[in-house]
Amino acid sequence: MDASSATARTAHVVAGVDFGADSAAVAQALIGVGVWVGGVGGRIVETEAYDRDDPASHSFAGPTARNAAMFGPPGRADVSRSYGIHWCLNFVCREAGHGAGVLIRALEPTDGLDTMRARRGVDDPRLLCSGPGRVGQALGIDASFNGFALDAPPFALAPRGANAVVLTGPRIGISRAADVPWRFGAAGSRFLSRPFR
DNA sequence: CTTAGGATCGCCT
DNA sequence: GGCGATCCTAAGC
Repeated sequence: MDASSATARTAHVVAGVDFGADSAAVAQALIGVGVWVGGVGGRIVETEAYDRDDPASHSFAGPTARNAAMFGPPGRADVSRSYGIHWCLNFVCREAGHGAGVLIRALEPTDGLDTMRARRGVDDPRLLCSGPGRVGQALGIDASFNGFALDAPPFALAPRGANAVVLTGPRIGISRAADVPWRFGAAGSRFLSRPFR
């Protein structure tokens, strides 16, 4: 690293994850990492990577008011609407202005289960955070969380413990670039939105 | 267990 | 005017 160079980037390391890296590497590194919002959360078991030159990404068409956080500095939150109804939580990657991120698709809930149940209206732990829309609802995410740093309240991240066994597969629910294997998941987890094969 | 349809909003062509 | 990084419910086999 060359700190005197104009192109040198800050490490942006949170919970052992270098958010300055490319989105696929970050998505893989996030499996097993703990995430909490206001004390409610758990262990990340499923992610998907998105990048600027990626027809499936919300950042593909360039910066807009809506995806501004995605083009901000890495290590922050980006919140987007899905199908006009759900809030999806992304973690920004690369460097400011690039427009890359990782979609948090599923958690294994460990803390604040009762809060999640109240927000989600279901009891089964497997249905609390198993899908991007469910994660957003269970954690109480909305557009006001755009641009929040991941290493400051209400957010908190914790490094993963033992090295997780990470599975890879095609991303879900998209029509463009559907063959790119940028979906990652914790092997054997019962909290995936859908199984890997 | 699989399939189908509706809800609902911002940005695109 | 159409579509999407989804979820839920209901109905059919």
